[in-house]
Amino acid sequence: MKHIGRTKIVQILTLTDFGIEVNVKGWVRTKRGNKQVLFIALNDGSCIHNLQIVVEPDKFDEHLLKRITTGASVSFNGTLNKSNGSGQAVEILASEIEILGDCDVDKYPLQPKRHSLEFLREIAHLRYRTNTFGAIARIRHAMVFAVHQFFTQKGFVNIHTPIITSSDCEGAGEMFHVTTLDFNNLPLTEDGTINYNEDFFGKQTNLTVSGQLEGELAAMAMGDIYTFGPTFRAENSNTSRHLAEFWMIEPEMAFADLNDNMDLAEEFLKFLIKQALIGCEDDLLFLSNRLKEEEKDKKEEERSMELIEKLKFVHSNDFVRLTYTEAIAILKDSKYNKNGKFKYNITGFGNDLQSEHERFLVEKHFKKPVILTDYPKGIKSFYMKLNDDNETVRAMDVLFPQIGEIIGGSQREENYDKLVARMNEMGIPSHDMQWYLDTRRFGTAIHSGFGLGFERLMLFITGMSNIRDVIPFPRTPKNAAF
RNA sequence: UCCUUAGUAGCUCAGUUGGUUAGAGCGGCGGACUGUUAAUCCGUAGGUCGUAGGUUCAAGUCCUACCUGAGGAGCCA
Repeated sequence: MKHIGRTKIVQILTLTDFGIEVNVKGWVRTKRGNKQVLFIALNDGSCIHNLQIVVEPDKFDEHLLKRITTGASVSFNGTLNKSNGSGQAVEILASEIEILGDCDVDKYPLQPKRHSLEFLREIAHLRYRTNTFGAIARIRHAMVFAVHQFFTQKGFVNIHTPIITSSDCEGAGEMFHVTTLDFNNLPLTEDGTINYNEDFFGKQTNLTVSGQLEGELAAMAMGDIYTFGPTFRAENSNTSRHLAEFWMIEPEMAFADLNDNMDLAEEFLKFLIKQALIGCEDDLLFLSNRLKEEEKDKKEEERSMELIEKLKFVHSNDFVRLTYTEAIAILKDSKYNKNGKFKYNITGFGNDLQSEHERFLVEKHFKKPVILTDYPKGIKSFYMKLNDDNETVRAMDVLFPQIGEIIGGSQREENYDKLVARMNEMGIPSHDMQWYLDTRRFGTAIHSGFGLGFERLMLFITGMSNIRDVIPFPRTPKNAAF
């Protein structure tokens, strides 16, 4: 086969200098045709679109053409032609064909037909080869890039916080233990408990559930920082919006209060949405059509807003900001509450908000994203700044339609004595956390930050409904395949 | 973890009050067709009905347990 440098399909589709010789490599999606002409739809992952390869069967060995099956990887040399068909502008008339990797159609699970997302989840190692998961992968990359772009433009410093941590009081759920001890021969202390002095780090260690505490340390020197790393929660959560391993973005700003925090969160989310709209048009359009197809049997009122329209709407409208106390008042006075439509009735201050309440506020009452602030101290973490009322803390949750809590954050308690008092109140061992308390001991300053669940952002951007479909290899209870 | 629901061909599903030999569409394979777009048309192969027990003359269908998926709840990002 004559050597011609490979051109990616995304590039080929923009070319207009017909007649030139090109080489393309990719995976076959479909093959159809007759004795006179064959059409091959080729995809190389560079974009959602396939390239049409035209093959004149009499010019090639019959056995070679037989090996061009769905899933096979193939290299084509050929001329760039203006397409006669209506589905595409350009196509390649093949002059040379090389099969790079055969694909046994009897064993290859992907067929040239629609597959359910549940089935594709079982073959997650191959699902990138579908339009849907290819689109999601490209959008995910665009969003990763946009996160770094946003913070870089604003002068934030990226901090790599530890993945293995010895603190067990980050207040964010069950942790995975990290150890090199032999489970069949555990070293014990005199009183029969496990002797962690003999473990790798000489103490009990876990996978991180949040980079926030270390992020605060960095912010108290660098000013504005952000983390973007893997996060692990050993909760037995089986829902469409929880993962045991997920990616979280946690900015932390010195000299910033809760209003600055809310401003940053809103600006950040809108920037990400804008970048998706600008850079991922084709993929979003594909996902939008996929969603429409999926919902076509639903009743009008049950259908979700068209994907791109939804992104534009959130981008161009201010988020509603209100306090927990105001939210409770709205919920308490709502017809829903009075007619007993909530499973959990709202009676007044102190009620924890359930999913149904958050959803009511976002999807029914305001019909746009809502930032709830100033929750009762009893239902929030120890490090959140206590308000003067001594009852509420400067917490904020950003609530999105369908997804619920996409961001959780707060202004931090910067006063040493108040922080220690809160830790004692909530049973957090402050003597193990002197490193954290030192920031309040030496040159303390007000500061604020939040955590954005990256996969929850991906749910919103892609319109997918299960979080297991927006991360390549989902880790959930009883599932760590691939 | 709890509640609800489902598991039948490679995939998506139908299968009536328990009753003879378990069906369809798509996909595969074979054939037809001079430009197709998830091509079309004709033909064809393909099944331990999630697993293990139980009830019954008889179980895909009823009962029990377990496994797995989905939706919802809690926890949260």
